[in-house]
This record gives sequence, structure tokens and C-alpha cells, in this order.
Amino acid sequence: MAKANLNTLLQKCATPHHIKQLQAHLITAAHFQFQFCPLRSKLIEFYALPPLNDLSHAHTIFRQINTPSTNDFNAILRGLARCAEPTRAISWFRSVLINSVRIDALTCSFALQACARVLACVETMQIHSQVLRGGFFADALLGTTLLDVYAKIGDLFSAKKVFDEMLVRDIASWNALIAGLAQGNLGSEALELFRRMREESLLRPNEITVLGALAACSQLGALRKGEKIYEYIRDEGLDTNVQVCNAVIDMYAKCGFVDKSFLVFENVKCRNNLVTWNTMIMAFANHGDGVKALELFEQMGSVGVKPDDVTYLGVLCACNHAGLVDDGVRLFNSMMESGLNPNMKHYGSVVDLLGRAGRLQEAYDMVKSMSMVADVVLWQTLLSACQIYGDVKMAEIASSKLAEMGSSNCGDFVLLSNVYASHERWDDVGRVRRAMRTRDVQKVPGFSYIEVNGVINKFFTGDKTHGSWREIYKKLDEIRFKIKEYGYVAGTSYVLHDLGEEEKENALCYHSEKLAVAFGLISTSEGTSIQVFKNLRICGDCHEVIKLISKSYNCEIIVRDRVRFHKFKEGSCSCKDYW
DNA sequence: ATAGGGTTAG
Repeated sequence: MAKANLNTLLQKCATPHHIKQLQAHLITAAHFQFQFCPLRSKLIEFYALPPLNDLSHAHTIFRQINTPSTNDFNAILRGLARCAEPTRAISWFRSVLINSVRIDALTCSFALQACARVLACVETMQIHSQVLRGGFFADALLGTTLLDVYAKIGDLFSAKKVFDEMLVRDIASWNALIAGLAQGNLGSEALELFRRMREESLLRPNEITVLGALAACSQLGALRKGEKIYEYIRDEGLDTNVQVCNAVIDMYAKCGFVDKSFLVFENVKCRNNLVTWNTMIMAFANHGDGVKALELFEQMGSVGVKPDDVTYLGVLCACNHAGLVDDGVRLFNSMMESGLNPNMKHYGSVVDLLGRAGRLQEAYDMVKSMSMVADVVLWQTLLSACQIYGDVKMAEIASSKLAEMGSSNCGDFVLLSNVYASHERWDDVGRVRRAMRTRDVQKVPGFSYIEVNGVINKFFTGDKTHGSWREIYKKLDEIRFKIKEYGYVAGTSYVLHDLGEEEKENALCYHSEKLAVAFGLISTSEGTSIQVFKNLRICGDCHEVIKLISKSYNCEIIVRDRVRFHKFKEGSCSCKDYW
């Protein structure tokens, strides 16, 4: 039988039985022990990869070879790199090196893919040096793999370096770095690279490019740029790709415009994509529109799309943000009944939901009933519910768990201290504060930013580094004066949350979100919608103040905080003061 | 003659 025929046959083999016949033929025709026998390697690969995934049989064949070639080693490696335990691929790669088998670019490529899956930083660098030693660096595909792995393990510096040093860059190289920067929280750099790609590379961005660029816009809340990209998508006809549409839906939602998300959602041609539904449900959830999220959840069932664990996370999140406690509990139970396993995020959502509704004991029981060990965030969730209801006993349980887990988060101490303060237990308050000082407590600085004319303006609390800081502070004085007419009193209780002593009063007046909103008011024409982004949760006093600003300045203000959106209009907020 | 880039998530 001719080789070409064998190859096509191999591709058509549907059952292991068919392949065994081929294997037998290889052996009887004596090709099997040839030093170079591509078909033999193919055969190993065939067993090692899906749909068969029979690595042990691939190994069995491999062991029958007297002198395996690089291709044979690669075939096993490729299978190991995508199996359930990718570390086995790294071990295999090591053994290849030890046995001084000649490696090639493919060997490195498969080993690198395994590194990406297990986030093996040291091994990535070791393989990188093998790439250089072997002289494979000029290989464009391998270069892209390498930069992609660096990006995935979070070493964006090295990813950029590889990209810069690559001799040949094709569209995949650009795409890998754009997506990597977006995922690595470097949205601005991702967009900058996207701009560079269009200007200097002569490459036409494809659906994968725009997915990365849109992710960057979502992360930054860069609406204008997101809309520009959407325009490009339509011009190029890329909107026939479902993933691209999903990313557009997500972009609009994360930029504060859930209505625009829904317009795109309604125009998506096929309605059988699970991620499309999940994205839209999560969009409504993050905007506090629990009813619409639940409506969609019902609808997707009627068109035959089966909810998965992400869908349930979306609806639980929606119930949480809208205060729909009973619905949330009901959905959580129906999730369990449908055989889906809740993960930490599902528990987090339900514990938050119960906790904030004052059902602390149920929340605690749920934490105890879990089959997995509660993580830091879950105990923090419970602790913050304890603060709302002043539950000292449970706050102490949660705090000691957090201490046990080695958390040295500033907020945890503040929460516990506030619980004691609400019961006027000042000795305990002092004790917590002292503990804060002795431990190396980290405080994440709060900042907000606003995009005006395509420029991102970033503010910290009490920030005076902005070019227009004098005008901003003047505006804040004006605001304070104006909103007093509506009966505003500074929310002194919020000062309690801040242990920063002296500048308590000022800290409150000049919180970063207030600075950003004030800058928005002075730099846009009246009646323009203002969007502000904050890295932490919005503070209660700022929430009050911005509500009143929306009324007295007659404008719409959208604030995206770490967890959700607040849309302020005519003196009230879309979160209905529940967040 | 074999490999690289991709949407939803407390």
C-alpha cells in the first residue's frame, strides 16, 4: 500500500479497530522500525490526541520502537501537553533532553503549551533558552507561542521583549500580544498596540484581533474606542462571528451601556450560543437589573439552550445585586438539582445574598456545609455582612479564619473594628488597630478615572496632581454648597471606615470618585452623561453626594465600581441604595 | 508537512 493512501486511511479511521489494522500493516511491511517513519509518529499522535486520548496505548507503541525519532518523542509530548496533567509533558521534555535526543521547534512548542497550562514560569524560561540554543528563534510560529506563554504566565515584560525581537511577525503574533496585554490588565497598552498594528504592519485585524482589543475596552471602560472597533467590525463583516458579538455585548455593558448591549444581543443571528446568553445575563446582573436577567434565564430555556454553571453564577449575581433573596436561594437549589456543581464563586454570591439580607446564620451554615475549603474572599463576604448587622460573634469567627489564612488585608481589620465600634467596645477597637499596626497590613489605594475627549484622567484621594486641580476643588465647594439645599449632611459614619486619622474630613470630601465627577462636570457641556470608573467599591457618602449632583446638575452619572454599576439620575441610583 | 493568536465568571 502506498504511503499517501495509508495517510488518508489514518485520517478516516473511526474506531481503534481500524487503526490496529493499520498498525499491523506497518509492522508487517517492516516500515515500523525505520529510523524515520512519519506514519509511525502519526499513529502515536492519533492515539495520544482527542478523540481517543489513549496516552497509555500511545506509549505502548512508542516503547516498541528501537530508536525513536524526534517526531515520535514529539507525538507523545503533544498528547501530554493537552492531557489532564500537563506537568507530565514537562517531565517528558526533561527526559528528552537528558537522553540527548535531538529536539526541534515542535518539541519546544508543545512543551511551552504545557507550561502555559500550568503557569510554569521557571520551565518557560528554560525552554526559552533551549529555543535560543537550538536556533529555532527565527521560527515565527514558535516565537508567537513563546510570547503567548509569557503573557499567560503574567510576565508581560518578557512577552513584549520576545515580540520586539521577533524577526518575522504575522497576524497571530500581534493578536497574541494584544490579547495578552488585555488579559494582563494592561488595557491601554493593548489598545496602543492595536493602533500600531493598523498603522505600521499592513495587516488587517481579524476577528481574533478585535476580540483582544474589545477586551481591553471592556476592562478600561473605553466606550469611544470600543464603538470605533465595533464600527470596524461591521465594516469588515466580522460581526458574523458569535464570539465577536459576545465581546461587543460585554464591551457595551462594561462601559456602562447595558441598553446598547441588549440591542446587539437582539441582533445576534443565531440564538443558540450559551456564552451569548451568559454575557447578556451577567450584563443585566452587573447593572442591578435582576428582573431582566431572570427573564432571559427563563427565555433561554424555551429556545433550548441549557444553562451551565456560568449562567447560574450570572443569575445568582443578578439576585444578589437586586436584593432578590428568595429567587437566589431557589435558583441555587435548582442548580444543585440539575447536577451542576457550585464553585467558590457561586457560594460567594449566595453567602453575600443571605448575609446582606440579615440571614447570617444561614450564610454561615452554607459556608460550613461546603465540600471545599472556604477561601479568603468568602470569609470577607461573611465578615462584611457581620458589619452591616453588628454581629460580633460571627465577625470574630470570620476574622480569626482570615487571620489563620494569613490575610493581612486592611479592609478585614476595618470591618471587625467597625463591628466593635457599633457596640461601643472601644477596648476591642483599640486592640484591632494595634494589631493592624504590628501586622504588615496592605492598603489598596483607591482611585477613579474618567475619559474626557479620549484622554483618561486618573485621580487618587485628595489628589492635587491634575492640571486642573484648582478648578476641580472649586467645583467641589460649589457642589457642597448646592446640595446642602437638598438637605445633604456629610456622612460622618463613613469616616469610621477610614482609619486614616487626621484627614478624615478631607478624605471624605475629596474621595477620588468625587474628584472625577467634578472634573466631568467642568469639562463637559451641561447635560452630558458622565462615566466614572473606580477600582474599589464606591463609598456611601460619595453615593449620596452623586445622587444629589445628578439632581441639582440635571445630569446622568454612571459609576462602575469594583463589583457593579451605579446609574445616578434625578437624585436616585439604579442600585436602589442596595449594594 | 507537524505547531501559534479567541467570547461569559464572587
